[in-house]
Amino acid sequence: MTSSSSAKTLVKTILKTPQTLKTKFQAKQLHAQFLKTQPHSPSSTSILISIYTNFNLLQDSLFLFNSLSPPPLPAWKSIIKCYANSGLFLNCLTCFIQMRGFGICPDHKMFPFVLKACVFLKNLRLGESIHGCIIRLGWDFDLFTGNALLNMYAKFQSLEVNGGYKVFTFNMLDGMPKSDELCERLAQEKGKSVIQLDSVTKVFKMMPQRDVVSWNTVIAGNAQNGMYEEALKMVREMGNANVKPDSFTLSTILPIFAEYADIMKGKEIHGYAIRHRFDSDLYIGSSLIDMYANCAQIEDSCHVFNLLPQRDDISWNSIIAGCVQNGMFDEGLKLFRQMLMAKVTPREVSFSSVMPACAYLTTLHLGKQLHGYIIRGRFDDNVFIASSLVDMYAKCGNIKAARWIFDQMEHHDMVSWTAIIMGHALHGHAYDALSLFEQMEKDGVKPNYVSFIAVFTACSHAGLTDEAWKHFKRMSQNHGITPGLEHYAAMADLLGRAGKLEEAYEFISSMHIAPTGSIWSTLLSACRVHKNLELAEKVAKEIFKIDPGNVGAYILMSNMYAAARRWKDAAKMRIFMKKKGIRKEPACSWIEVKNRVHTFISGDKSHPLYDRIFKALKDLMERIEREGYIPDTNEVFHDVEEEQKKYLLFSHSERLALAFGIISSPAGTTIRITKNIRVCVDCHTAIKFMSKIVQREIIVRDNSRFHHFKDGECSCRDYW
DNA sequence: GTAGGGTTAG
Repeated sequence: MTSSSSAKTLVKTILKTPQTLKTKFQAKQLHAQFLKTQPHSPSSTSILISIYTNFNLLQDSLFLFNSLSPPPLPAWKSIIKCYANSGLFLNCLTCFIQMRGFGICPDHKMFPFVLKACVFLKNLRLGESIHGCIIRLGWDFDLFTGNALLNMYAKFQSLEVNGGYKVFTFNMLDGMPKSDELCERLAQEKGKSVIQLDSVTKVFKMMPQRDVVSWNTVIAGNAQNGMYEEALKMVREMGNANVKPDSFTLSTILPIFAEYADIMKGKEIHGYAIRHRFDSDLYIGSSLIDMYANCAQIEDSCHVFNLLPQRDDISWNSIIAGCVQNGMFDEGLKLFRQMLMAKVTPREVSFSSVMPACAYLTTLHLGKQLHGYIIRGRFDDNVFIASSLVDMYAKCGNIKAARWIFDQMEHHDMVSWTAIIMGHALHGHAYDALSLFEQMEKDGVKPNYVSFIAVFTACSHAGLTDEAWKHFKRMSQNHGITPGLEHYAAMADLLGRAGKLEEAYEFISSMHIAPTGSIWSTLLSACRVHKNLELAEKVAKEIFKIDPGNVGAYILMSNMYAAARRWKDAAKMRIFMKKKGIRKEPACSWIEVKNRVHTFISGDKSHPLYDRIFKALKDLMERIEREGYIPDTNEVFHDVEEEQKKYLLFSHSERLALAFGIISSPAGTTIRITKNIRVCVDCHTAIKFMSKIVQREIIVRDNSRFHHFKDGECSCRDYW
C-alpha cells in the first residue's frame, strides 16, 4: 500500500471513530490530512464539523459548514449545538429557523439547544412554536426534550413572576433569512392554540418517564418563583418516586432555608451533603456560605469557605457578602482584596456586595477606587451597583457625587430612590428628600418599609412634624405598610427633637408593639436637649424596666443630673454602672488623610504627631476666641473647675481629628470627619468658627447625620 | 437537559 493510500485509510478510520481524537491539535491534523486525501462528500465534512464542535471550535466548524450547499442534517445539528455552547443563542435560533426554511426535519437532539436559546433570548412565542413542532414530530415523549421544555416554561414563569419579560426582537444575520418572517411562519404553522404559562406542570405530568433532572428542573422552577413550600413538597414527592436528591437538588433548596433563616433544616442539608460527598461541590459550597450567613452564623460560613477545595467568583462573593451583611466590614474588604490577589475577576455582584462596607466605614478612598474599577469594567449602568454607589458617596459625605450618580441613572428602582432620599435626609436636605419621594411616587415606584424610614429621617432633621405625621398615616392607609420599630423610633426621635416631649411620650406609650429600650432612649436624649429632667426620670424608669444594662441611659441620666448640679444623683448613676460592670463606649473620631484612616479617642495623646496637633489646636482655639467663641462648659458633666472643663472640651476627639486634618491636608480642601457618637454642642459651635477662620468646608458625620460647616455656618442650622 | 452570590434600614 502506498503512503497516500495508508493515510487515506487512516483518515477513514478516524472519521468512523471521531471520539478517539483527544486534542484540538489532533483534530486540525486530521482536517489537513482529510483535505489531501478525501473526496469532499457532505457526510464526511459533517463528521469533521462535529469533531470541531466537540472541541467548541466555532470558526473552524463554520468554515466547513459554509462550504456545504445545502448542508445535511448532521451539519446543522453540530453547528446549532456549537452556537448554543458558545453562548451565541441568536445565531443558534436563526440557524434552526433557516434549516426549517430548507425543509429539513429537525432531529430531537437539537431541541434542548434551541429551547435553551429561546429562554436566553426571552422569546416565549418562538419557544411555543418549537414546542408545537416537537409535538407534531412526536418528540414530546423524549426525556431530554421534555426536560428542556420543563426548563423553558419554568424560566418563563420566573420571568413572569419576577417582573415580566420582553420579547426579543430578532436582528438579521449576514446571509441569513429574515428571522421575524420565519418566526411568523412557524407561529402560523402551529395554529392558534396557545400553551398556558402553567405548562411546567402540564409537561411534567405528561412525561412518560422522569429522571433526577426533570425533578430538579421543576423544583428549581418553583424555588425561583418564590413558591418555596411547593418546591419542598416536590422534594418529598421526588423521594417517594425513588429518585435520590443530587447536588443540583441540594443547591436549589439551600437558598430556601437561607431565606427562611432555618438553621436546623440548613444544617440537615449540610449533613446530607457531607454524607453523600457533595460538600466540596462549588454550588453547594456557596449556598451553604450564604445560608449560614443569613442565619447570622458567619463563623460557619467562613469554615465552609476555608474548606472548599477550589473557589470561583461566586463562592468568593458569597463570603464577602456574608461578612458585609453581618457587620464584618473590615473582613469583607480584606476578602475582596484576597479575591483580587487570587486572580479572580470581580463581577457586578462583587461590587454591590462590598460597597456597603466602604459606606459604613466612611472609607471614601476605597469607595472611589472601587468606583474606578466599576467604570473601567463598564458596570456603572447596573442598578444594584449604582444604588450602592449613591449610598456610599452619601454616607462618605459627598452628597453631590451621590446625586450626580443618581441623576445619571437611566432607570431608578425603589432601592435607588430610597438610597438618594436617605442620602439627602442624612445631610439635612429635608425638602430635597421629600420632593424626591414625591417624584418617586409620581414615577409609579412603590415605596417600601425602608423608604418610609428615609422619609421620617428627613422630616426629623428639619423638625417637619406635620409632614411626618401625614406620611405616617399614608404609610399604612395608602401603602398597607404596618409601622415597625424603625418607623416608631424615627417618629419618636422626630417629636423629641422638635421639643414635643409629651406628645412623644404618648406616642411611644400607645405603640401597637412593645417599645424597646432604644425607642425610649431617643426620647431620653430629647429630654436632655430640652432639659426636661422630670420626664427624663420617668422615661429612664421605662428603659431600666426593659433593658437594665442600657449604657446610654445611665450616661444620659448621669449627665443630666450633673447639668442640674445634682452631683450626688450623677455619682449614683456612675457607681451603679461600675457595680454592674457597664462601660461607656469611648468617644472616637476618625479622618482619612492620604488614603489612611487616623483614629482619635477623646483625650488621646498617642498619635505620632500629637505635639503638632496640640499646638495647632491651641492656636485655633485662641483665634476663634478672638472671633467671639465662648466655651460652653455646660457640656462637661464632671464636677471639676472651669479651667479643667475647658481642657476636657479641648481634647474632644472630633477637635483632635480636625486639627490633624488641617495641618496635614492642603489649604482649601474639604475635611471629612466621622464620629461614633453625636457631636457635642460646644464642638459644634467651635467647628463653625473654625470653618470660617481656616476657610475650609468641614463635613462631620456623627451617628445620626451629616453636618456641613462652611463660613461659620452649619447645614443643620443648629437643629440636630 | 437541571443548581449557587448583590443595592436602601437595622
